[in-house]
Order: sequence, then structure tokens, then C-alpha cells
Amino acid sequence: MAKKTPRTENSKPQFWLFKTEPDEYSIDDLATEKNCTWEGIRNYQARNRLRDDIRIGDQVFIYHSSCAKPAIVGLAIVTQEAYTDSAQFDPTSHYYDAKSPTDKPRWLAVTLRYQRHLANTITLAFIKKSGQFIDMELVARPRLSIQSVSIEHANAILQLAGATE
DNA sequence: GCCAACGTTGGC
DNA sequence: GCCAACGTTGGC
Repeated sequence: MAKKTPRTENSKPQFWLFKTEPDEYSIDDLATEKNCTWEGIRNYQARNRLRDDIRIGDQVFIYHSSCAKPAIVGLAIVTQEAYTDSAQFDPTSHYYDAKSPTDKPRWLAVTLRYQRHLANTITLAFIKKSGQFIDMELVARPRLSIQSVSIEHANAILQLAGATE
């Protein structure tokens, strides 16, 4: 079992990018709910990041995928670290996993709190053509649903996005 | 709706 | 542990 990466008191929050299909769950849904359980992650590498690397206070860019205009659309903050994703044990859930042992759950969730919409959304098309984001995971590893974002890229995105909604 | 990329499964 | 078959993701 991998160990948690210690996050010292004076270390800065890290930035992540979580993908969601807006038809399923959008930034507007998160804004309405204020807090949400980010469940349904069914990929081991993404799961490992939830388990080992994502900490309370980390910042999360919300990204809309599989839609007309894929883009980074909002910001959230992690308010609860990894816990068992209950959907894996719910046979009626789209995220049900019959093979996940109840005594050793495979899948984890975190809790996010809505922060804000980005005044200017940052489209995938822009990210690809701008040149300054070529080493983003979003470009290099587009299928990973939990991505890390460097401080430099995060700052650039926030600047482009405008200060507030 | 197509299809390339890539993650997962399972037989050997 | 390899790798072919299969399933899913997600941009276009």
C-alpha cells in the first residue's frame, strides 16, 4: 500500500484538474450543490492520486469533457480527503463494481466545495494552440480523469480566466 | 457517430 | 508475466 505524501504545514496547496461530462454533472450542478462527493473514479492511476496525493485545501479545476466545447470552467477546493466510494457497492448505480471486495474497497471518493466559475473558460482548443500548455497532462495524457496541474500552469490559467465571475 | 488511443481482462 | 482481445474515453 502506498503511503500518503506528507504535506507539511507550510507547503502550498497543489492544483488538480478533474474531468466531468457536463451532461452528467456540470460546474452549474456543483455551484447549486455547493459541496459534492466526487465519485465514480474507476481508473487505478486516478484512484491512486485520490488516495496518495490529494489533500484538504488543494485546488481543483473543473473540466468539461465529451461536450461541444471541452474546457476548464471552474474552481473547487478539496474539503475531505479520500474515503470509500459507496457507489461501487450500489447495484443500481452506474458506478457499481461487482468485483470490488467489501472488506477492501477498490474505489475512493473525495469531497469538493464549489468556489467559482471562471469568468473566461479555458477551452481545450486554446490550450492546444497557445503553446504554453503543451506539457499539460490534458494534452499529453487526455484520458486520465484526475490530472495534476503545475503551479505555473495553474497561475497562467487563473490569469487567463480573469479574477472572479 | 467515428475511430484512435489506451486501460483492463483473462488465457496461456 | 505476456499479449491479444476487448471495452471505454473523448475529441472531432
